[in-house]
Amino acid sequence: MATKYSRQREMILNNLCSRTDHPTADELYIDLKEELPNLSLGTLYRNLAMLSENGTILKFHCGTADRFDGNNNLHYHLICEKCNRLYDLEHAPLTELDNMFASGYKGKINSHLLVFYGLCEYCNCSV
Amino acid sequence: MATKYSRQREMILNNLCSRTDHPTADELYIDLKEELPNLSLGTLYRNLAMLSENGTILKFHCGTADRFDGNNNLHYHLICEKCNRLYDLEHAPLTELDNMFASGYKGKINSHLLVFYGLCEYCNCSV
DNA sequence: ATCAATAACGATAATCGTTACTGTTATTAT
DNA sequence: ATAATAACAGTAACGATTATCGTTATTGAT
Repeated sequence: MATKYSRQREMILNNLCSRTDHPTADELYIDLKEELPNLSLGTLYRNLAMLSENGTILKFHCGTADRFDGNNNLHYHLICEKCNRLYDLEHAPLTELDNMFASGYKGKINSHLLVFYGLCEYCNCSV
Repeated sequence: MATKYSRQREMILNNLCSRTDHPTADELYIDLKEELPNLSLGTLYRNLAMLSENGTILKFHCGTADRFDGNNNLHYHLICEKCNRLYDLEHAPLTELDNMFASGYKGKINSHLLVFYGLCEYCNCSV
């Protein structure tokens, strides 16, 4: 069960953390193929699952595919309803939301996901 | 392009609106088969897409499948990290969120999705 | 009421993102 | 070095959803 180091996992994480475009697995794969020509798509998915499960990265479902974010600090996103891309929003985290909703609730609240829908600045200008 | 009435669509909507368990397409299908033995899964998906696109119902992606909600009034949900079910939370809608995030943003914000993660009241008690 | 136009249907095949399997390779502790 | 096994590459399988296609049902006009 002990996790072993792998060069592939390190390079996947490095690549994801060096970009801010929240790529899909496939978009990451195309880019990583240049540095790791033998990389298998299964390896990529396996590592993205591992990294998001242990909280190192974030995973979002947009449109048909999942998108990944190497920045796991609490922040919010906008999904553009036109181009389906995922963008960061500049806003302080609303840490109080979890407590607000937890009061009076019999279950347990660990975290929240806040996603806005609309048009990104590029699509908004080209309507 | 004009929408025509269909008995199937009416019964799909009635069934969904009469329950509060946010079923997947497949769960709806199993139930609807009793009243509409000839219902095709394609018809169900086609109508769920039409109804969610025109805002009559809501669609959420949880786990591997989409879940649907016949109550389209703004309200929030909890996804249980143990049983993967989707529950309604009792809390007034935060209509101010869209405006809060829209100020200073160059794109356009139409709506938001706020989902909490944690344990539902049943799983929380049986830990 | 009949008829033409076409939205919607049922049945089924195809799509595609993701996961599982299998034999091989690389990491790690002894 | 060596043994144990996590992780790999390659590929097959899976499953939710979508597309296709010939047929049926709704609708508006005659």
